[in-house]
Amino acid sequence: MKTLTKAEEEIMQYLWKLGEANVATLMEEMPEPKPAYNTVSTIVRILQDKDFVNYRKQGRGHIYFPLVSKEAYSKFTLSKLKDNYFEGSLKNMVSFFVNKNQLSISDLEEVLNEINKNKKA
Amino acid sequence: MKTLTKAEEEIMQYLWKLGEANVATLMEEMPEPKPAYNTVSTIVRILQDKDFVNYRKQGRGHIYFPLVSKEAYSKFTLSKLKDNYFEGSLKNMVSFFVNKNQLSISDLEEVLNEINKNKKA
DNA sequence: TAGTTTAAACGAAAACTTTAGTTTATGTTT
DNA sequence: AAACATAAACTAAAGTTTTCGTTTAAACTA
Repeated sequence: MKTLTKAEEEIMQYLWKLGEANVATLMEEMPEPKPAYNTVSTIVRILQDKDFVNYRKQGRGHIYFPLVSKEAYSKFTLSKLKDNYFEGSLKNMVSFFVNKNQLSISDLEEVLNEINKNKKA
Repeated sequence: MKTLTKAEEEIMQYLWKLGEANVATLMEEMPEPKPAYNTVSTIVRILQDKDFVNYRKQGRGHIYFPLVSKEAYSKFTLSKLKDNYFEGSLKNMVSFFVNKNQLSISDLEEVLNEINKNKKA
């Protein structure tokens, strides 16, 4: 999977949020100062080249939608982070959170409980 | 904290690994095809500007060392990932790992055990 | 201390990313 | 069907990052 540049990733975030959108809709979502229509249009086309989006035709325009899910891309990104910063061990990564007190033990227990709950159901 | 570009981050990885190094040592570590000496030298200087490294003089050269720890930078990077992909919730992030079966429940329990062990000690 | 060597600093070319104007194609309206 | 409107495609300029040749400075050597 190719990595996304900053501008590309920003557009993907809107597409993931919206599910699908044409360029005008994407622009509506974006905060001021909005980029030019052509700017967004170009980035979407680059995302097409990178196989991150595809489109269906509607009227005279295109409606774009993600080919790569947010999940898949976050998994990919986390995986790189894991390899580069935690010797490839996810366990190390989770331990890191807890040790940094960004994640409490009760949070962790809660995650476990939810999983066990789902198992029973 | 500034974000690092690809080339910058790669050099930081070597500095974190080595603790400290001059440009020649960094180059030794790098795989073929090695970049030009000047390339590495320039990147290190950019890292200086960004306050990621400092140096001490030795002989006629500089020995560079990290000012920002690998931990601090991974925390920073993970934090952005968390905000952009998990609605700012680390718990969501950990749940994601487990659901993707990248992290087993026994791993998670192991993390908990280790923490509890450390508490007692 | 003058000459030599080595490494950092500088500067600029090459590659890549971002932005947006112009052109082209295709629906839409009259 | 011709004129019009709209949006994608193309192109290129501007901005950033990466790469490395040249210059400058500093330490070592004779």
